[in-house]
Amino acid sequence: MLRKETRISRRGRKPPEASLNLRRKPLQSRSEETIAVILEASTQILETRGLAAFNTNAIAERAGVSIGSLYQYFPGKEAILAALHKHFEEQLMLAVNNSLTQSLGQTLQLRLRSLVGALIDAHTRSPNLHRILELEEDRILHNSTSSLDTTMRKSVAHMLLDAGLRFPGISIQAAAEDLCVIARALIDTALARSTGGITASRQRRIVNALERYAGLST
Amino acid sequence: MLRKETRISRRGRKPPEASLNLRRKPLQSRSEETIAVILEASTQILETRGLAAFNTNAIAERAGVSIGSLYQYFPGKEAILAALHKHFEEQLMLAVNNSLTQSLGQTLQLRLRSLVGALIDAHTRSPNLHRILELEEDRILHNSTSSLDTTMRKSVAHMLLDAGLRFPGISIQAAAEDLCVIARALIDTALARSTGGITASRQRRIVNALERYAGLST
Amino acid sequence: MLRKETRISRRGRKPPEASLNLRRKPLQSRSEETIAVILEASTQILETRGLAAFNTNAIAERAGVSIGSLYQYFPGKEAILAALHKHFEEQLMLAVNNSLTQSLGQTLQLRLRSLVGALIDAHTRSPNLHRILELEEDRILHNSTSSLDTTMRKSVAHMLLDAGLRFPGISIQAAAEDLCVIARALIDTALARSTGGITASRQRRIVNALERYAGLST
Amino acid sequence: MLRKETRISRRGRKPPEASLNLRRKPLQSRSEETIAVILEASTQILETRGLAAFNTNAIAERAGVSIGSLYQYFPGKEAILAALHKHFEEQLMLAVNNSLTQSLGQTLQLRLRSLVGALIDAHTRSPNLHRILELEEDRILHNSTSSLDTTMRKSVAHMLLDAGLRFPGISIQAAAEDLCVIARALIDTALARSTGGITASRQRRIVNALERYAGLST
DNA sequence: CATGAATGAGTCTTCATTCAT
DNA sequence: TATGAATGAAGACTCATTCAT
Repeated sequence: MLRKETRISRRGRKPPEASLNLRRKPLQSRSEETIAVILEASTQILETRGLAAFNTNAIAERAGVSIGSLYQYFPGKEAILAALHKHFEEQLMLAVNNSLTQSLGQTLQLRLRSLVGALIDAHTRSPNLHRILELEEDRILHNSTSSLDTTMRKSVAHMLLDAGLRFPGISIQAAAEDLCVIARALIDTALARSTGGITASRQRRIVNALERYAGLST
Repeated sequence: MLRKETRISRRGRKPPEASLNLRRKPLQSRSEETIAVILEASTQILETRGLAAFNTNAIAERAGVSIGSLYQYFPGKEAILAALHKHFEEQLMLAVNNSLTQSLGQTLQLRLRSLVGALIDAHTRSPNLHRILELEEDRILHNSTSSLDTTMRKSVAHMLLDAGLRFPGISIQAAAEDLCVIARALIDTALARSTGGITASRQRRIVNALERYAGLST
Repeated sequence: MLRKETRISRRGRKPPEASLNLRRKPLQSRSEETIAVILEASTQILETRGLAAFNTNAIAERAGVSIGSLYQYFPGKEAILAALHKHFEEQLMLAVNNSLTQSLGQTLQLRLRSLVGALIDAHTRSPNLHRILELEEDRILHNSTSSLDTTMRKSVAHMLLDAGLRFPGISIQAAAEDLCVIARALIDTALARSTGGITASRQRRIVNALERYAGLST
Repeated sequence: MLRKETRISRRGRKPPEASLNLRRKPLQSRSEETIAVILEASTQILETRGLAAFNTNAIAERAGVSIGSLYQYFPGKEAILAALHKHFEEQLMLAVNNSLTQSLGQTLQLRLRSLVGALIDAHTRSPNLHRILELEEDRILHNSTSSLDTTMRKSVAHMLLDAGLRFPGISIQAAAEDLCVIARALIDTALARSTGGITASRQRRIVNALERYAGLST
């Protein structure tokens, strides 16, 4: 019989491979579910307990999977963060595109209102997570650039052009960027102020601010 | 025989007893200097390597003091974070107050320009640190509230009142708050975009955004 | 709610029950091939990446079989090591026997030359593997004894006797053993020194050393 | 009071720094003792239980120090292996040099006898450790070259020259190298065969083999 | 039989904190 | 007071092995 100690093993640390991609692509539906619960658990932990509590053991426990399963699919917590980042960028882009597409042909006021509504919806479910992902963005995409910002800015610029707006001394691109930044900041602040969602009046206030920036307020 | 059981004594972690106040008042200038280098080292680490690298051993090493000395003056790393937070709030408040006081009687445009300049100055030195402190704010002041926001909003509201501005459907307080949030977000973005400071044109763009919000743009 | 306690079942490690024999006899050629690829993959890993990288998952992957299949044929990694050990002993014994049989009746010099050639051939393909197997030999055959050494020593002793050699103060058995040890060590060293095989001159040097030991050098 | 979870921490794996040098040089005598017990414990574990049982937890436990202390001084187990390697190379070189110096002027037979005695002494205390270190040598000195071999070969070549020996068709350097390899292998084998040291007759047998190689046997 | 998802004990390593000197 | 060696809980990650499909 073999004694435990005679086992030959080498359990060194992860060699600096450090890819953020999935380690194994799910071949069975079980795998996809596992990945999903891991991401969901990660979201919950980041949202409710912050970066400091975001560790692989806690994630696995909350997800109800073993720590080994987590590492089957993600090379480390950074990769989970990256996956969340990607996921929420996609969500956000989808929401923005939907809003802008559906409001085509309407007045700028209405379009802004719709856009703000879409953004609020997208951020309401996990505002803290979004703040964390934003802070860690540099670390997460340590070279590549966020496609969200670019895309969203372009769409908004298009909307401003459609409305025939001009910003003296500032390019449409810049104005669109500012508009996005302002919207994001006001929504963030509103979410931080009150638990349980943004009231209609607060939402109106945000839209109002954007209208002022766009020169639409009477 | 190797086992030296007597060398191992009970030195567990500090049971969760903690205050964020300094452990001893710096009565001698020696102490003050030690505190200063610790805070400076902390700032550098947070600014250049982020929260992840922010640990007491690293701080002590960078500061050139022993880890024992660090704990002489701070009960833990949270306390250092709190001290940094306090410090930068004070800096910011001072800057804002100075700006607003010195610009008393001038046009709102000029006052805004001055204010933005002051804020940029205050954030330029360590933008990352500020973002981190903001994210961790809830954790740092786990019950108390930030006095900065309140004070600053009041001052800005005062400025708006002085200028005779009215915001239909929104209180002056709310408008002041939005103005502050917008200024902060635009400055943050500008700092994130470019290493090495904000250009004059970018600064004009920020002021312009605030003027638009305030309804001052022609 | 995420916790899926039911997904976690009791799947601890195998309680230390183990045999090093194959689990099922390869009755079909399919099985034989699977075993062969597993052993080949193991050889490659040990040879190129060492004991540290020798783990069942890596072996299965490199072999292109599932981890489940691996355990179908081997009760554990120790068993693979044992199989490799057995395989290479057989190879070596075969080579030695062939050499000695074919050189029957020739001069001792020629026979030594032939023997060294055979040994070099046998070791050249995976020198590192052989070194590892030798180091782990005690662990692999934790009670039984290696038959190779015994057999080879006997054959060599026979060869020495045939040549009419005598070693003052040392038994023929002992001299044969020393000769084997010396050959093995010199070949090992030569292989370690140069990648890509042993040159003819180096081979001559090895034979020369054995001749000196045997008292054949002029 | 701070909740544990709010602690900010980043416990990533060791960045690929991977130096094998000591992390901190001992300033107090306590440190030196700690390093010594760690190395002693490591030696014992490798000697009695092999590479597989060589893990940092076991080392720390056997040494009677905390795992943290181990990592204060060594960046990982590789570094401990490297330290052991260095230590035993130094020991061996010292032994060889002493032997050769003290036997200056004596006959080659006597000098060989003395040298073999010194080598046996050096290897007797931890023969398994030495075999392991040799196997891992490539991994330990992943670029640099072992100074022992070079030095020892030079010294032995010198001894052969002093004795006026010539090896037809082989350089003195090569002969010295072979002599060293042979001595090492025979000693290793002798140690492996019997627990509890090498008998005088076995030692004579080893010396005899070297004499044969050197052409000294009548 | 083959597959590969899942498991979790075992290892490696860090870092907040204490305390002897 | 200052120092820095020591501690060990906590967290990251691997890999031998099992078993449902």
